[in-house]
Amino acid sequence: MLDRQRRHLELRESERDNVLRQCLIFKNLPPEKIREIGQHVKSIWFKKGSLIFSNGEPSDSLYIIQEGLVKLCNTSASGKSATFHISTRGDTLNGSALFTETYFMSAQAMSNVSVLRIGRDEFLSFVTKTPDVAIEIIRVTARRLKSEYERMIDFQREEVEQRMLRCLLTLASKFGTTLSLTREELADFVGTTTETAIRVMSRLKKKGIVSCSARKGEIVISDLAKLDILTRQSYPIL
Amino acid sequence: MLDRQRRHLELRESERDNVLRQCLIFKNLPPEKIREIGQHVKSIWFKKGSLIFSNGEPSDSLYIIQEGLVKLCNTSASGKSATFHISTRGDTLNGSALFTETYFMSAQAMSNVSVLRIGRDEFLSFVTKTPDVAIEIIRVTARRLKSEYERMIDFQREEVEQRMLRCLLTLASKFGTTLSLTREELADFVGTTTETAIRVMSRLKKKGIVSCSARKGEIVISDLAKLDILTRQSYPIL
DNA sequence: CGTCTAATTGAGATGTGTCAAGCGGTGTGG
DNA sequence: CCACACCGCTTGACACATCTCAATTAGACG
Repeated sequence: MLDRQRRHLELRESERDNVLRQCLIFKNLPPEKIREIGQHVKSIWFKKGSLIFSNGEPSDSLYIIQEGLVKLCNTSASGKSATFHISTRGDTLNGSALFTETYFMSAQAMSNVSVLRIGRDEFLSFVTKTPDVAIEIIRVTARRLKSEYERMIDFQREEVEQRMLRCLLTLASKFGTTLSLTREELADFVGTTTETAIRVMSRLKKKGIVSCSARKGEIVISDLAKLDILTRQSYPIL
Repeated sequence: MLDRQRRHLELRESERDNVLRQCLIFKNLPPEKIREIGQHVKSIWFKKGSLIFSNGEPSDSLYIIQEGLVKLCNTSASGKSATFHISTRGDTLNGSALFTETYFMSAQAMSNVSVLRIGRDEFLSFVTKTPDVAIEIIRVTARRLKSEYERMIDFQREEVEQRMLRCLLTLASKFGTTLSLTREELADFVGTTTETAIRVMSRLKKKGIVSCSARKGEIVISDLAKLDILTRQSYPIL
């Protein structure tokens, strides 16, 4: 009995360390460092639809997804919602907020979710005494910033169809060619309304890029290569 | 003669250190550390309109503005230009790009500009051996990310007038109530066309928020308080 | 005084948001 | 097992914000 319990515990610990190793900012750490930060980790469950934290709350924990999908989103001044990111296993949830007073987006569970939680102080002191991690955090944040600027210029200057193409490409590179999203969720991600998202998607269906599955809340990308080309093209050469 | 030269040199050095101290990521360093990084610095001039670097080039230098204005911008897939940021004394130019292969925006001198330049390798090795700076870089980058997300949701979900208000407020908090910008530059910053920018500005003029100066390329904010209120308002309480 | 560029204004085209209605699948309770 | 309600999806008509194109005016500068 005791033996079985111990084995169970070991399994949970190794699974926990696996998640930590998948997390970008811990990826290249030696095993003993992984175990060190692992000491401070607790595992928590959230059920589908619940909020893990809200925009503006004090950022007192680092969350890393162990299992499930989490939507990172926010609400505009006029009350419209927008999705910034959809996170999966190994992703931190607004990790940079730990270096800020408060979370600056909300995290909502899109499925039942299990996360690892590390207290703010434990995390910060670990970062402070582990320069490698600090450097890695800078790298990851810089890349994030880069891709957000790319997205921003799309929102400023491109039409919905172009944005849709790029969003689909982004999602496909993370989740593969079958996406479990409702049209509304997609619209929030692209920055448009449900209706327009639908209209654009049916245009793309005619062009043979996506094929609508019969099932609800599912999007299938049928021609990834074409999607890729259309997304990249269109720099008018001067 | 030698004496005068030496005094001149000392002046330049203390001026250089002053700029470094104004730079967010070096702000809290002890004087000897400032002097240490100062050793690796060279001062360079760029004339108005010239490109300091372009999007996509290898990021081989950290630039810090000593004097003048620099526009950080980029071009969308369909060839439209957008301004992300207008930088002044003490600001780094796309500093996070140093942790990435390439610059991810272009830097163009809006006036004659003098910058301090630090080689990539010198900067990175300084960061690596000075954990305080690394932490400070994380903080600064996290704040940047936060404000870019705020801007992004504006672009996704708000109309031009709302975006204009927020841009004016941002600019005013940095440059005061008199801005030296053409309508076109303003439009690029707000993410619209010159014509719409003009129309929106004349609406704001009627509301008494801005007052157009007779001179070209100048914008005067006459009622900062009102601007502030209008920008913050409009969260519909549920 | 003439030239050049920025600023302005107008008219028309168009992309997208809004509102309203209908369809189809899914789950629930009678 | 069927009827019903519910929710996501789809479509159409219309309104409206913004873009585009074109023409005019106003300042700055030599």
